[in-house]
Amino acid sequence: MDILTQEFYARDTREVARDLLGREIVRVLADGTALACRITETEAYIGRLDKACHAYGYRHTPRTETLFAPPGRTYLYLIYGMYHCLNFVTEAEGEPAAVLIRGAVPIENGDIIAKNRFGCKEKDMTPYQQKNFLNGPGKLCRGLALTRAENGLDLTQPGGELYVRSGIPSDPAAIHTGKRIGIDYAEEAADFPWRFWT
DNA sequence: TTCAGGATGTACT
DNA sequence: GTACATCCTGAAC
Repeated sequence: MDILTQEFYARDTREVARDLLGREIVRVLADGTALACRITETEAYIGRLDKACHAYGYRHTPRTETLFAPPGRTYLYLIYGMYHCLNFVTEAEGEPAAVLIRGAVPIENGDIIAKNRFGCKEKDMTPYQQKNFLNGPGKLCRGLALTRAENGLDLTQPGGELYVRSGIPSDPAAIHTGKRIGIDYAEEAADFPWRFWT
């Protein structure tokens, strides 16, 4: 299965966000075990013009440095003191932009993902847990064991600890579009229809 | 089924 | 000191 290349990420962030739906995140643990899930929900953040982006107006801070990195890197940060958010850096190096991965469904080693999330096997999850498995950025990172330690990783490196397979891109006709979540403070940017899901 | 509130720590003002 | 690209719990309905 092909790994998405740097060219895939080096496009308009909204285009990348749409194109990531249906693709497969592969998380390789230290012991070699590969966890995998299919992307179902994304959001675009573009520092050039987006008040909701941490690097709005090309603002450099220690946290946002990786947003300026070459496309195809991870941007992982801690939010609300206890959760992490996984993003993929997009556009040209020096353009701070990224796609937030908001949701996914497990496709490989679901038992280990379930253990990370709930401390049980996938088949022992309650219906409520099944419905709330990886349907949020913090939940996804918990399930895939991703933290700030994985910030700045190169996603295009074969044999790396994190990469994205081509998978089966979602049918454009099946993609929903809407406002992004949790950015009410961002004034006009709060209404940008930059959230995509299937 | 929905909703309010709290957890928790880092970045930035 | 304040805000934050969130999630879980428990209570009310």
